[in-house]
Amino acid sequence: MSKLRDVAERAQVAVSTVSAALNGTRPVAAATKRRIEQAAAELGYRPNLLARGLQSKRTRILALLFPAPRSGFGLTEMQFATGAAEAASELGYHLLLSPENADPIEELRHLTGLGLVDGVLLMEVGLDDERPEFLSAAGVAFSMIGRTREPGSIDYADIDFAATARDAVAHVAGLGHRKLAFFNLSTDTYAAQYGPAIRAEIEFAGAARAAGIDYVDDFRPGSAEEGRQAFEELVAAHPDVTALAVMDDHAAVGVIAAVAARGWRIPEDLTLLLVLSSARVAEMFHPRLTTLEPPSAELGRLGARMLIDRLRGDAPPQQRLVPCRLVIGDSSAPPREGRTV
Amino acid sequence: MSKLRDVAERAQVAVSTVSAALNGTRPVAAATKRRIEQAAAELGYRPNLLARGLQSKRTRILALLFPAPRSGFGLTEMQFATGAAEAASELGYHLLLSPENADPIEELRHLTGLGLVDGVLLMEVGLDDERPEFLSAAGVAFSMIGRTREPGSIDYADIDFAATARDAVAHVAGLGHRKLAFFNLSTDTYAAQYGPAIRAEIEFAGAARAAGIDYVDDFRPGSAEEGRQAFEELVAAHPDVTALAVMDDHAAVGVIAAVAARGWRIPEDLTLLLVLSSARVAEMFHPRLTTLEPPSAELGRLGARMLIDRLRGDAPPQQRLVPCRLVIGDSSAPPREGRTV
DNA sequence: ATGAAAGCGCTAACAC
DNA sequence: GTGTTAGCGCTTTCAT
Repeated sequence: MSKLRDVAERAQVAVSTVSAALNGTRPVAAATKRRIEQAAAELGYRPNLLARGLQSKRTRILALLFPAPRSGFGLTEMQFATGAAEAASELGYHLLLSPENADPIEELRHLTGLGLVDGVLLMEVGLDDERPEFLSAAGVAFSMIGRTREPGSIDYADIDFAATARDAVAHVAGLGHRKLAFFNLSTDTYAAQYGPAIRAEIEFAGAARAAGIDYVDDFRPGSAEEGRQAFEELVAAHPDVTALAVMDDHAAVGVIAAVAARGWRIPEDLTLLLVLSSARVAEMFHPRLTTLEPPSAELGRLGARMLIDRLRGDAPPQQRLVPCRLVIGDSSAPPREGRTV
Repeated sequence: MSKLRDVAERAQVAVSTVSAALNGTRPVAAATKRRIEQAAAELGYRPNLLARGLQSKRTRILALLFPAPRSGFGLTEMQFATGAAEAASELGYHLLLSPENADPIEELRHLTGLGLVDGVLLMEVGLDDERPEFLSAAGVAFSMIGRTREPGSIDYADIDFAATARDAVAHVAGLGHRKLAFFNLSTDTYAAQYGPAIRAEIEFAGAARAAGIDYVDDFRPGSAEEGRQAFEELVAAHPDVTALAVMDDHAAVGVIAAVAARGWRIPEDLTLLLVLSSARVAEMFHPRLTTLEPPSAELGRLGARMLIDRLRGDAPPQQRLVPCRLVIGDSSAPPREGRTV
């Protein structure tokens, strides 16, 4: 690989001039600059990132802290990663995929001590996550996909649950439904204070209230079987429910089976919405489900961009909320009068 | 961050001794070594990877070349990445997620010119992929997940299509089926010479022949609608088919709808297998489909390990084939006598 | 506007 | 077994 000195020799100038010309660090005569650029092109010169980083203390590498795949892990998480990698790449940065082990704080301490990364991108941020605090204290730049309970003035990109719930409720209310039920993520996930589970539950209740339609929640099925069961309980307790929003896609499988088992049909007898699941998953169902698709790639992109802005010292920390996209499928329709339980 | 010199001062030795003690590069007296280790621990010393890499020409960073998400992109690709990242991490390496743009070769030239990575991990390798050749010529270490038509003596980990097909055929033949049909990936994917599409088609035909059961292929539905259609055509032309293996999960959705539309049931009237789709996707179906689940994370792991072995100069290039795992669901059963078309 | 030279933190000869 | 020293390729003063 040719180096700065080779370019300097070929262009008949000093290395520092080449460095300046290529980085725009200081004024260089137009003619000189052209000579240098040509020499660099001819030699196929590529700056050595290690040497540059060693000197400048900036590697232009970002780390994406990747949690150990939990169940229910899927496209969404992957899209965070690819979105972030793309945005980083466009801005001249690289993305390191850093799997998180049992002790995330120790992992962070290790990773940031290496001098390898300029900043850290956190995903799967819990409401009481301790990582942000650690990073702040350590003086490491970071941004989050998701957010803690009280994120304060920190860079983050998260789903706009309020808008998402509003859109979902408006959709079913607009179809004429008067009573909506909500199935959250599994009990375990909810108990673990997983942000989306908590926030979606709050916002759906609020949106239903604001729209003036009846609302039931308190169901947290995490599997097909639990979904089936929850649906039976729901119908028994609230036979007048005509629309249902489900967070967990396995639970949705159970709901659909239960609906079919009682001879009901979707969407005639029940409007079914999948919340926070990708359209690709929704297409696996028959009929194709109406979905509130999370803007995963966009969040990944935003997270990376924010972090890079922070490193460049540009603006103050940003907080960005992006709503899910309502993708209307074949599972929503006006309620049918006189459905028999 | 404390550096080598700080440790040296605190332990009252020369920097080179510290380096040697910490890296085991040359013999160090036990007592000295202990002093050094203690000093390092007290200072929370972390080696600067950039400095080390600049000097040693080895960064212990691997790049995973990540193709632009095509449709049908999902869990599998993500598991390559996480598997590779985990394996790398366990062996003291880091994994850079490098999104590929329109010109993969140029991308590679750029990436490898930076001096940032020791080697490259290729995924989504096409039968006529030009990247391996480029990397070989450039003298860059690499390994592949998947393989070209004639990979030769190159490190790769791929699905064992022969074993997978054999297992699938054995499963349906064992249930008593006498005629199996095969739906490949979409026509486009097949035309693009996507390895799995080509190899699976060949091996299923071969396995059926070897097992002595009748076999039909030549269907390549890439969507639910195409799946429905293909199934209708299949039944019209081959009413005696009782088992079907499908590669594309959207096509499977169409097949299931078509089966239901004619009043048939799975598995009573048709045994349905999903090939190369994750068990998580198979669970989205009702009934839960029998699946041949690709060993994605394992392939990612193997790919990373092979590459690291290569970098360490240990063994000769390895070729590893891993069969899919047969996960038996509720969609396979013995054929029913006297099914009416 | 350009050049010379001093490191960034580490490894690896080479001496002793 | 341990110390001294010369770089790795780059950025960045400081001269000129």
